[in-house]
Amino acid sequence: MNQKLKDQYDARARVLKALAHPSRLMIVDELSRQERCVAELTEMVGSDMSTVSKHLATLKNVGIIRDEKRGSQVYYSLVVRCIPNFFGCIESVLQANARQYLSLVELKIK
Amino acid sequence: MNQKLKDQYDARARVLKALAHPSRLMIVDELSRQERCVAELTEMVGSDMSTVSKHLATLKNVGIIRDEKRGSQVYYSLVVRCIPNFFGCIESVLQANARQYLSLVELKIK
DNA sequence: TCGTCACTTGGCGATATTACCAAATAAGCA
DNA sequence: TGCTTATTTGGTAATATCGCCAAGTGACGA
Repeated sequence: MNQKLKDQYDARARVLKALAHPSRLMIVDELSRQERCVAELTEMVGSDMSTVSKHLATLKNVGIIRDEKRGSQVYYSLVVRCIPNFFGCIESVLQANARQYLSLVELKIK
Repeated sequence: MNQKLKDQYDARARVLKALAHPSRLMIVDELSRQERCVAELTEMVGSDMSTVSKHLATLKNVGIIRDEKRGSQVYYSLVVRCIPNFFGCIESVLQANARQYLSLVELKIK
């Protein structure tokens, strides 16, 4: 098995893993609209600030977002602008699932 | 916090989580080219067949792939054709990271 | 019907993720 | 310099994921 290819899948998986959490998706979504400091994101997400800070570190580690210190606050912004385009595709997965589920329910009713 | 919105992020995260594993990415990539039975995918991934079977179940559970039994074999195929488009975007993340890393190295050399 | 092949499921140990609290750091102000 | 605010980091318990082996299921040919 080609090691170079394996490394590439590892690298991709690391990026997807960083995205694969509801709070982090919420953060990315918000940052796609405007930059935000940690306090604002914490308020939005509704977890402890330390938890949100760790989510932000996770996203920053894979290069999806970046931070900029201004005074005592740290502002985060989205670097990779194409990420939100994912969601359309994911939505189509979810809708397909919903349709399938509905048709199963229909079958049971009949 | 809007519960409906939270549910939506949960649902999206479930789909991304299903994708976020090197072996599963390899499988999706392969299935984007052609349908494959479990034995073929097992050979390609290089893990135990039971492991691959569980990866396939994970992908099937979120509706990304589907299975079709033919005789004693089970063929899997990609349902959501837009998934491979993700990779272009992810690649851009990785390349941006690589550039950043290189420039850091350059700075250290100087 | 028995055995085999292709696959899935159960179980389990090893490892990773997550969230919280508490403590550390860093900046700005009194 | 000491205090407060904003954020990160360390520690830890609860939970989830992963991969293997062993056992179960289902189709098919002998």
